Amino acid sequence: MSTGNQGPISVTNSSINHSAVECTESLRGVQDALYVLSGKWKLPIIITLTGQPRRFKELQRQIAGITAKVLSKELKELEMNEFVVRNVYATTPVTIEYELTEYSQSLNTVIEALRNWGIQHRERIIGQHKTV
Amino acid sequence: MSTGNQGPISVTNSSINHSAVECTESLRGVQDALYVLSGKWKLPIIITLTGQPRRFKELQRQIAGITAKVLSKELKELEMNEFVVRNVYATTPVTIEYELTEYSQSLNTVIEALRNWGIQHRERIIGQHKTV
DNA sequence: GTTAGCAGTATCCCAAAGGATACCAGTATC
DNA sequence: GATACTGGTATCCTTTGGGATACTGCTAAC
Repeated sequence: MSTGNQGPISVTNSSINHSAVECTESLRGVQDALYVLSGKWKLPIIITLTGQPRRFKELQRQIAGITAKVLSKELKELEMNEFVVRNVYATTPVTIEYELTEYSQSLNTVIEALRNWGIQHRERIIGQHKTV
Repeated sequence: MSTGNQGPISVTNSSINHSAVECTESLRGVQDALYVLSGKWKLPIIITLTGQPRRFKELQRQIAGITAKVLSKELKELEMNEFVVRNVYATTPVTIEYELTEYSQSLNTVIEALRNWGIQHRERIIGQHKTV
């Protein structure tokens, strides 16, 4: 698939999911979702694009530490997954703007879930270290 | 933190989150959550442990393709994050069982969210390829 | 005409993730 | 007494992700 996710990992567990097929589909679904958000810079790029479109160099300036090579690669992946569109305007010289798609909004619920769980988890783990 | 997640990436976007602090905390939360599920084998291990505890070699046999080294490392990370406990039984020779914790259940909602989104996404992307 | 900005690409390099293989001490079986 | 199983560890190797740096063709400003 165009997300670049690899072939299936086989784990057979018929006790929670009712069939091996369902189990495999679930696993693949979770792994696909994790895959599209993987990498150090996907989230920072999405956050930076939230609200307003940005040009390439603008993005690079906003996101401290990212190199042009990596930004370029990540933007292509985000485009492939239809989170971002690349708009070319025929100004001289051409202006290129990256913009979040409507579809990218569909990530919101999963990002919210990750966020809430992550914040809670950090507190839990750090809290325990303090008591030791 | 014990998840091994790295230092913060700075992205300042005051337009969606109301303060830079909130934005950073959200980003870190999401990245922490992604981090604890990262790696090729975490999910397969969790799935295999769902329902029944398993011994080390049992796990290795169930999860096709994982090596002892990687299984051992992943189990340690899962233990650190309190998803798994390692039980040692004083049989001769000792029996060691890995078991999901109650806390690991807290992942269920986020895994569900990832799963649903992931399955939907795969259909969307593959569907488009067919029409081309 | 030199400098600076744009939107990247190309090349080289390094560290981390993960695979392959060998090995260990202890016990139980044939 | 050789073989096999347990719960791993150690070593070596390849692949991947990502950083650093240089460069490109084009245009606008000084």
